[in-house]
Amino acid sequence: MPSMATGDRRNFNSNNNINHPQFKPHGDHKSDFLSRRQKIEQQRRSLPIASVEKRLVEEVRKNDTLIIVGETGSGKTTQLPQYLYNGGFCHNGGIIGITQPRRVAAVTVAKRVAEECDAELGQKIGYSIRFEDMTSPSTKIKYMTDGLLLREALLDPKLSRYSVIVVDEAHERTVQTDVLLGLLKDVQKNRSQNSNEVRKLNPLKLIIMSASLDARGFSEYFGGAKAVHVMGRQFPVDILYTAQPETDCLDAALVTIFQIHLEEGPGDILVFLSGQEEIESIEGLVRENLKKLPEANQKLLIFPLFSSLPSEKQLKVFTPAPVGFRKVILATNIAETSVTIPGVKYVIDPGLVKVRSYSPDSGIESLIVVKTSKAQALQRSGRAGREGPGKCFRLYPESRFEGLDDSTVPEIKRCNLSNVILQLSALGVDDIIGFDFMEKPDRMAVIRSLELLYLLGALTDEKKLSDPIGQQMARLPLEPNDSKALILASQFDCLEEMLIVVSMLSVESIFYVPRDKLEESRTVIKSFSSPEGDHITLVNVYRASIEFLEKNKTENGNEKAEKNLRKWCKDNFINNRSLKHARDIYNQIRENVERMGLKMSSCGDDMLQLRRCLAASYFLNAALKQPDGTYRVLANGQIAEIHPTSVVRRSKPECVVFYNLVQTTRNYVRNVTRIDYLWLAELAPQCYALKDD
DNA sequence: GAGCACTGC
Repeated sequence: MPSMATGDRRNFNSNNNINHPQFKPHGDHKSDFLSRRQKIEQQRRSLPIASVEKRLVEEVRKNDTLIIVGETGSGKTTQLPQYLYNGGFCHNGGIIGITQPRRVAAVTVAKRVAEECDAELGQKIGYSIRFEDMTSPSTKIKYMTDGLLLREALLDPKLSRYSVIVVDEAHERTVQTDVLLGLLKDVQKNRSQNSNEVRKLNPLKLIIMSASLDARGFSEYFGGAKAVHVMGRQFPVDILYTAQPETDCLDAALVTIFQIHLEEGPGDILVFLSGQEEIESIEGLVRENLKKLPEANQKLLIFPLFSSLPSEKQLKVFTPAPVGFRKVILATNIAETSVTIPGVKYVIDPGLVKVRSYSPDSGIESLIVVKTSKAQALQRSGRAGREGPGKCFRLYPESRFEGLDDSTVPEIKRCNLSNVILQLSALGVDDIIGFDFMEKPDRMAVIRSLELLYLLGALTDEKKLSDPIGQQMARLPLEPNDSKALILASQFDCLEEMLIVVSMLSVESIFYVPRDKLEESRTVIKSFSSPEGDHITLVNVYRASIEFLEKNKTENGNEKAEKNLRKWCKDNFINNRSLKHARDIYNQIRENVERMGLKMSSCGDDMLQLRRCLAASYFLNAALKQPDGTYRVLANGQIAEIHPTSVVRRSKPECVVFYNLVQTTRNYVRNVTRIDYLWLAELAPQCYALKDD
């Protein structure tokens, strides 16, 4: 362990070539005397994008597709839609849609723009995200998630309500963005060709906004579309590199934290780490070393931040440090784009990130730590320059930066594609291999996903969407296998229970156990567990929470009941946020299946029905115990163990179905339920026909 | 007997 007290330190080389553009700070003290409206107007006019308003509107008028490259702080997301509205792009009754990869962004930006326009949110300016529609017939500027626009396209394939669609943050290249880009390209072509339709549609104006410096990829994809650059506004960030490569990243991060704390001026420190485990161990180390310092130097507050952290703990990072104190935030990638923490002046970037990888051959998902891309390193360092000049300490030599990939591999090249294919089939795209993706997904991954959809009955022999199964599956906002499970559940008379199962499985980690309460948690969690498996255990948790909530509502009213539920969750080591999310999903899906005409039914406590239905639905995830106690996945021969958190880990049933297979230190199947081997041949003959001996 | 970046419908 490093001995902080003895002055272990790192030498950093500064290089200002890779600096951010320098601009003057935008604080204006005169504005204290102005009204809020005047202030807003003044801020709007001072944005870098304001000087090119006329030109941008003109370019959109002249070009059906335009690429806008705008760096952080340019104001493109809030201003451009307003310019277009004022420029008359809604005159023919069409509306302006702006897509965002994240829900919070859609909501906060819409609120801001409504304020700027002095409009009530949901009227002229609105937003629409899953579970929440804040739009009305009078909405002209609509912010939404890109996933939601894809869903809308299922109902209105020409997106006829829209005169302009702006795809924001396109450089992030999420699966949804990539699918959307392909779809929009198609829609645009169709809308300008089909002039003989009864109601002629105006051509669709398309604007792709990206923060990456490389607009060429987008421009080429859209047939040489014009690209314009808009200045950003960021404070300068000094980039510093270590002189030598680091062998131990955690140690280097630790040393750098203290180096900044002891030698640099006021300002909080943001450290990018790969995951919860790393964060928790470095948290301990910082605390330990802090105690060794003279008391005057101990004024450092530590805040962990990762997505599965309960929200009340997450919110703590936003409280400013008391005078004389410095905050150090130990965060995952969540702090890269999703969460912006005020007060950060120093960023420590070890240059690593944990990413999901997916092997189409084995169907195994794993999380691996890889080097960041250049774009990602730039994004991270930018977090130091939001409120004033900052410094970014990269824990690797400058020569290594040059060797990094320019940008992160688009998600579509490293994920399971069955949902993408199902959605596109529902949009009438039958030839997935030939679909004009900006970046083609792996051919093998496409074939595997087609096979899966075929085995689930969603696709016909001709690779067309089947009716009604495929149609119904495409309408549900779930993974294809989960949608199929619901459709079958209505035949197995356990739809109610399966709704709970898929809702609970759709959210991240229902249980949250702090490190120091491991023992205590075991007995508590055990009270929910079913010997038959994890699926039924999840049903028990959900039912218990609903029962608690309903009982409390009648006794104490809604508000008090929600508060009591939070306490109940804490006592039972359940993540309240995840449970709430599961409840939202449950309600949404329930409405969906009812509207689809599926027969609502409950098996009560007859969980045999539910287990049979699980076998019939997740037959590709069936595994058989081997003599050595490991399990063999019947469909592909993969060997795995039951995850230690599973309730059937000890009882080791002969035959199981599982929800997912993940690779960590070993191959593990998670969310496992005991089934009867003979059910497979009976319920999934397309896969497990019995041999005629 | 282990440990799961982040989104989205």
